[in-house]
Amino acid sequence: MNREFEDRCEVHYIHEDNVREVQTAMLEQETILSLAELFKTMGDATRLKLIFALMKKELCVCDLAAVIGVSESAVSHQLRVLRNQKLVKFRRQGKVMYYTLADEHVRMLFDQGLEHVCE
Amino acid sequence: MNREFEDRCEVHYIHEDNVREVQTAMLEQETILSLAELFKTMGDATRLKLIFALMKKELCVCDLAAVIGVSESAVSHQLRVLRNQKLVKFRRQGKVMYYTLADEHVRMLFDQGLEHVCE
DNA sequence: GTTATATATGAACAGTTGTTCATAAATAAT
DNA sequence: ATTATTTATGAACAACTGTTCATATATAAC
Repeated sequence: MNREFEDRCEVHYIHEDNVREVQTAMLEQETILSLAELFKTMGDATRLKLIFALMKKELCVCDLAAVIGVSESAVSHQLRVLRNQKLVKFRRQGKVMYYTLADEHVRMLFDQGLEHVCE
Repeated sequence: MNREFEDRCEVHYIHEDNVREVQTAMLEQETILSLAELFKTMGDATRLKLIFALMKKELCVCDLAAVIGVSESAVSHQLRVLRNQKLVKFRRQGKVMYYTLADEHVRMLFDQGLEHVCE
């Protein structure tokens, strides 16, 4: 009769109470997806180097490319990703774009991650 | 004569002092890679749901599959990824494997990320 | 206007990732 | 030992990601 239920009944919940409790608390799919995007954005060596560099100083695309040793095009592409996730902000001065960290959350995430890794 | 220098000279450092300063402070490649792996691991909706679930309760593979609505095989694969990054730990009780968060770092990273996303 | 410079973007390609399905391993019960 | 159950693993495949290269845009200097 009810397909959803038929499917459900084949699942064997070992601790049904726990399952329901956690399911109820579970975050919205949308929230989870945003969070995944955030961590995914930080899950790349090039972007982490960019973030680290911007934790130290405001820098232009040119400088960033020199610091981490990749092409300016690659840097520009990755800066866009960081911008989309609001991890960095920028200002234009003439032809030059200066980037900085968007806020202290980014720094805290970075440092917190570093602590986990360095244990 | 010196190829490395030839290449170097084509790079146009706009703020050479800043570049050198940040370059000096830059983390080891190995450290950056470990950090990238950590964030990459957290950069997936399924794994974030697993982490969230384990933030609430100790759960077995079976329960986790039911909570987040994916196959037990998929859960098992992802739990291995989380285990490799030391984000979860587990104990065996008979046939059943019970998973929990490895430590409070994970929770703090998750919450810190959530704060950034929810702004 | 033209030219030069700094940055951004689009397409393409190799490399990586997450799921599914089939199968294996580990334990428990008979 | 055989069978059932829970979890883990390997192979395979589609989907996604990051770089490169070529090109476009934006500003400045002339």
